[in-house]
Amino acid sequence: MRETAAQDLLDWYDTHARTMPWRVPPADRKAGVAPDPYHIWLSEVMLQQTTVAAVTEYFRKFVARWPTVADLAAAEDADVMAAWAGLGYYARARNLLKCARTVASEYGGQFPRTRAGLEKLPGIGPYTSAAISAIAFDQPETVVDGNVERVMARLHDEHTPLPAAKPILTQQAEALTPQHRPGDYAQAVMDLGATICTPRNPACGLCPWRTPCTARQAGTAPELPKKTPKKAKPVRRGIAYVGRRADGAWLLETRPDSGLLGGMLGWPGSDWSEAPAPPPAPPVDTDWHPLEGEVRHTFTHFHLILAIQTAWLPQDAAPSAGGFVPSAEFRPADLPTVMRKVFDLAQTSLR
DNA sequence: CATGCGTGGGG
DNA sequence: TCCCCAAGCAT
Repeated sequence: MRETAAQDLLDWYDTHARTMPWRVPPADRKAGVAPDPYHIWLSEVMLQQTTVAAVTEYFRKFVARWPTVADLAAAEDADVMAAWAGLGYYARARNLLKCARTVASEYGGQFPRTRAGLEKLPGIGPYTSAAISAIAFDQPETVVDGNVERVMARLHDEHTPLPAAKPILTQQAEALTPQHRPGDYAQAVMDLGATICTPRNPACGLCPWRTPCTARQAGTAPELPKKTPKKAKPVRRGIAYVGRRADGAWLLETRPDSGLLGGMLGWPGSDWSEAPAPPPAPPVDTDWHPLEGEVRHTFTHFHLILAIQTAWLPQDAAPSAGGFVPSAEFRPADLPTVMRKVFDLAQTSLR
């Protein structure tokens, strides 16, 4: 690898950097403008396994409502979970609050600048610690995300499948990281992977690294990185009960903090299982009506088919699960997507 | 080290 | 319709 590879990429970044609400453009950065570490942390957590397009509006909403890490630390749990609803991987939201409260109470509202310091905080792992340290504080740390893995695999024509190849690709990425402008370099590699060195149909002709790229020379770029095959998703089934009290209040429950959709609002119902199971007792003993359709939703590791039962509940109902949310306080947007799908299907029969 | 953990968009 | 994928982390 030529010693100028990093500089070639930085030159490309100077003219091709994507614009994002949390990002300081390279020209401003050169002029001495530093990013807000709170913004970088928040965006990096939101971006874990999540697209820039999906994150952008959530980021704006969070920063408008909680402008500093101290503001976020002071927020109610339920408000943060509701604001995160729809973004997925809800453990991130719970860890986000834990982290904000730790930074506010134990670090005087200042994020640690080092990888090691950052990695002690909840929800911050090897990637995110490197990203915050590099981008927010311009430390020469190496970020290794899915983009970097793909770019390195192609640059070095590495055919070892992921995740076994991860240590090799990490070493290759470290060897390329410059001491000069490490924060912009980190963002540049990821922009390259997102816009040029894409998973399918990479635009090799436009790539600032087209000359040194060995996979391009070998014609193997589009098939890299190799990955070990994934398991098929099983189908699970369950029942959800959508109940509405005579005064219009909805019967909802806050799910346990750990596990699937942990800490989020949802409709009471059965467990979701592959094997047929006897329907559980409904949360209120009354006359429930099955809906015609079903809700289909796919999670990371299974497909779900949900049958829906609805009922109007007496004003004095004492549910065995969940509690009543007044109609005026209920916002479907506060539900995780699968639960919002249930609501969309059920609401027409409860008006 | 393998698994659990969401969602929406694109091919 | 389906599969793949996206700035991973915790256990």
